[in-house]
Amino acid sequence: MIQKPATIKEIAKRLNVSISTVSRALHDHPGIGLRTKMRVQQIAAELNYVPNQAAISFKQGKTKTVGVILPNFNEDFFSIAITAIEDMTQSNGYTVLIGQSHDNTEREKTIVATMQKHRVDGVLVSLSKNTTDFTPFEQLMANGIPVVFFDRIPNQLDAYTVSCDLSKATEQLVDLLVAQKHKRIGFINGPESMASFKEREEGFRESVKKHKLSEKDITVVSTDLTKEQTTTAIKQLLDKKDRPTAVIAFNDYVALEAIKFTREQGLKINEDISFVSYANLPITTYLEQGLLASVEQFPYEQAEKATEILFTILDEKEDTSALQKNYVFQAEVVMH
Amino acid sequence: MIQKPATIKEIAKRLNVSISTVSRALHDHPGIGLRTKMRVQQIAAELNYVPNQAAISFKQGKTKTVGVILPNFNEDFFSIAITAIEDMTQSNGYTVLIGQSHDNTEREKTIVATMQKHRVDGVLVSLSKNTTDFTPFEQLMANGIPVVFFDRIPNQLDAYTVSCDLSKATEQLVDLLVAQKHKRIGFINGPESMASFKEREEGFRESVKKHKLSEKDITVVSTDLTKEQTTTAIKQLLDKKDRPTAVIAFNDYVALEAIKFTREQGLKINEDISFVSYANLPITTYLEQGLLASVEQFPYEQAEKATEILFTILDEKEDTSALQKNYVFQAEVVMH
DNA sequence: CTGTTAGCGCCTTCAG
DNA sequence: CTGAAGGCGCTAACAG
Repeated sequence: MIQKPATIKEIAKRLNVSISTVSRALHDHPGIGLRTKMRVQQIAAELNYVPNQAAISFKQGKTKTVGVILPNFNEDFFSIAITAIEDMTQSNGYTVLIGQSHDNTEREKTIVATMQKHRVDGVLVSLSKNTTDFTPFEQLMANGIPVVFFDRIPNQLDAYTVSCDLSKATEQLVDLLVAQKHKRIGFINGPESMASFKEREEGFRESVKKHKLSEKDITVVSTDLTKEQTTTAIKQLLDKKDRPTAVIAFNDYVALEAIKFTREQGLKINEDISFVSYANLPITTYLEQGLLASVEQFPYEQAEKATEILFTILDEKEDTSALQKNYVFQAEVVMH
Repeated sequence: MIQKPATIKEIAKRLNVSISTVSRALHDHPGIGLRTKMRVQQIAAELNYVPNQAAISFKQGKTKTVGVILPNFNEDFFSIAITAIEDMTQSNGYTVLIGQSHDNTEREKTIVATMQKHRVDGVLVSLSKNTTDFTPFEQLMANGIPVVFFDRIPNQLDAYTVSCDLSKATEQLVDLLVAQKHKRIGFINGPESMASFKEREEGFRESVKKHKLSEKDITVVSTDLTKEQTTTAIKQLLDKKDRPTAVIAFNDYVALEAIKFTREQGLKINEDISFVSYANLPITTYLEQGLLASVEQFPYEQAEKATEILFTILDEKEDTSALQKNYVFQAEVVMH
């Protein structure tokens, strides 16, 4: 038997009291007779009363809802991030409205519009890989909807950001390889549009200089993260006459693909050639001959911090002027 | 400069027309002067007008929002499912409100309550692994919020379900092993509370009978899906004096763990012992010595179908009486 | 073609 | 301690 959800009005009618009394009773308002309060709460329970958040949102101008815009949920890094966000919001009484851009700027725009329509109280974003126009987000902020970016953050926008710096960790990756007597090193970088491209590049260059590696022993190639280009990239490295004995891959997915290809060429992983990479996906630890190390980028922590910042902004009692605008984690090399 | 979002009222004031004119103009209502319509739409654009969904939801009693309750986003199967749901809802103008139960019945209840509060138009659920009390969901349905379960569906509830039958595929798994001359087979099943437990069990029994395998060559153990219990389970199998030469694992995560342990015992995968399992996670194909096969359970398709069913119910023009209540996919064995 | 108005459920100020 | 009433933004029925 389907019935419409109960309202305070109904409860009021049943008890012959006013709706304001009911409202107050349900909120443990001081100055309501204990007796009435009990009666109200009992009937509410009986009728299965659940306050209508849509009405409350409308009335209060707050939806108790946070928007999350990510490239793709179906990628460990981001699904871990979502988990973090949802864990945090759940305990703060907020709910999460999601949208995935699929690394498509147009879709990203549409999603922003949807969030705006729904009047989410704030938005957490990890940008699509080729977003360069930030006006949709500026629009949000102009309308009083705070935005916090994490991991894939905008390079030229005055906004709250949480990110993970890879340059130092990249240096350490090279240090590690050099310490293990590797001299010829290959490097598979990613799309230039991503902020982390430069961090990897710089860290790598820095360490190459530090260790006085010869330029001819260094090969840098790149991939747009598709399997095809990744295969092309690793092929380029393996085809060199002085093949590198170690490869730094853009991330674990790239590394897995590269390792697979390398194995298929009859080379022995960790004998003929070793791999290190970024992301530190749990899954990579199950390989028999896998990565020497991977760089932990703290998806959970980044997302958690971003959410925390958002809540500080939303919590109007807090003073946001003291809030640090750009929070940076340091990535860490994890040995496997 | 932060400003409050514009309302139709403001647009109306600017143009000295009534709010209903504005409302109609914005909705391309027939019978509004082309001139006025244009003027309204122009001002709306100028003021950056975005309709307040909270107000609309309140007024219409429809939130254009779908709730999704899953055990854990951070598990490939479910993150793929979310992707499917979000892809579908996005193109239908709906938004997704998420909640993860972390396989905890209490949290699941809380999430249901939140969804109810938010008056989502419908809910998609994959149950927590030990949910046996379905009253929260019955409550939802009683309040007119349709619920569609998928994959982890309730066993004793008259409700819309989409699932993937594993019994047939489990039989084929055994067929496959027998064809490869395996006689001693170990089977790691999961928690009994899950509907698929029985499907695996039955399929297995069926095939054991079919192939006339001797009972003493068959060993069935189980895990609650924690690493510890999985390790205990595989240990039990390996410790038998006539160790199985093939193992069917509850799913790929269990398999990965079991394979790792087995390797650490000095056994050679695919020589001393082979593994097959369920879920067919992309990741398992990167192992050098990995699974012989895995059972595809179609997370994307299941979630898509569930969403489709939900939309048919929500679309009141459709006749739901013709709707099939329990949709079943057949799982498929995929060779690796 | 356009304006007026009621009301969705709830909170909150103002009166008793 | 409790009641009455206004209003949040929007839609839709009714009236011009």
